[in-house]
Amino acid sequence: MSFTLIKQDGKARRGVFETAHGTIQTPVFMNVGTSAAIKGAVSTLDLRNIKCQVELSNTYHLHVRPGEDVIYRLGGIHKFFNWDRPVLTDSGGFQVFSLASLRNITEEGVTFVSHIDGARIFMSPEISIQIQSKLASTIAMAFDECPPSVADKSYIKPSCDRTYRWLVRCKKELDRLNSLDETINKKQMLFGIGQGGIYEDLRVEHMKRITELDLDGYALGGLAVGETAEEMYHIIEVTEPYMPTDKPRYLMGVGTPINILECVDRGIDFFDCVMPSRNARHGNVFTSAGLLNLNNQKFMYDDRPLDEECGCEVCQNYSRAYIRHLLKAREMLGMRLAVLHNLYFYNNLMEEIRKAIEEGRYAAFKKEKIERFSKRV
RNA sequence: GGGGGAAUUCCCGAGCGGCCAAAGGGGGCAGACUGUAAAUCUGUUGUCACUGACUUCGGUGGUUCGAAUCCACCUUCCCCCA
Repeated sequence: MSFTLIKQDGKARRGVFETAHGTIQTPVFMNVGTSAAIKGAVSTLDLRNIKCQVELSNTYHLHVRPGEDVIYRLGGIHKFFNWDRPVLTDSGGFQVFSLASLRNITEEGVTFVSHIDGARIFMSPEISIQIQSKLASTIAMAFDECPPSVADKSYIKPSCDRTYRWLVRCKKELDRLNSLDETINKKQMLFGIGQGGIYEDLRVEHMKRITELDLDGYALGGLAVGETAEEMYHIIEVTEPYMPTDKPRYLMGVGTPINILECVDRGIDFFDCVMPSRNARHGNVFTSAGLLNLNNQKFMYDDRPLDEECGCEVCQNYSRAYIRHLLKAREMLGMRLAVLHNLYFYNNLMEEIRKAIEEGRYAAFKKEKIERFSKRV
């Protein structure tokens, strides 16, 4: 298991990451299926068609239901949802942010009030890792706190320090579990998460500290949670020099196609985002000619595909007018078709990005794409 | 044939003398969405010369300083009795 950099173009990196569940070509976009399902009725049977390499699921949500013991007894998440390629599980750290009104943080861990039934749920670094070990994902994420980026430095600093201590605990616990016989996947990898809000010094310091731990990959967390895109880009530029070149770099939760183009150019290898699936469900489609809002009246009689340059199955077979109708009529097929297209768009974009880096023309590629993606159809 | 009830802005539906261009849904239109409490949320939805004016609550006429709201007649629809 290793990361190999096969080409660099500026800061943009073209890599290959070997995992227990196959090879990941980077830069890569991971397709978010929080509860072991991509919202919009997209199954793992669809994933190959949309060029998905890595599926991402969530520790907190799978812990709440069905519970990690169910998935463990059924042979782990790969068997459970029928996908033999890489799966990354997020640790529940993001829920410390997104469920902020329902949780309480201490040094030991975080107590959540379940958003399902109000039950108390305690999650610590050890517990998050134990759950992820039972889920047997390919890559486990460290349990961190994702603070709002607008938070004060006086809040971020101690939060970062605690997230570091949590990371040390995560690593220790995963090493222990990986050595046990009863684990389904003894080669589970761990990615650490750098925090620090929008403060350059905190970001650099935190990244320096976590890279001493020799983890399988390094993530940037706590971005795209309130700050501007420019601030985010700046933080990546400042932090990137301190990220190991021989390990994958994962920018968590980002982002728009333009964000991805910009961040690849700043040395990021892994991305994930709910945007393609969520926006698709809401009728917003990404195309090679820019953003398209299918709800708009102007598409009522439009018999063209969502994206005239797209090679996805949806675009080969269905019109804007039809999918618009399905969404307006609240037929779940509408969401499914729109989500399939958007995810294909993202995964295909990553493929094009890889090719552009390989051919040493990333700068021009990025410029042209951003120009097109900035438009509205 | 006799008795009773109802007609409201695109639809349903509240209002029952001034605070009503008219609640609330739905639908329409537009926007948002970044490690998914999101098939969600926000705005808007009579017209215009738009911090004001004008037209609107089945129709016509009336009462009143003032009517979607009260009265008379007409039209249409619904229910009950023959």
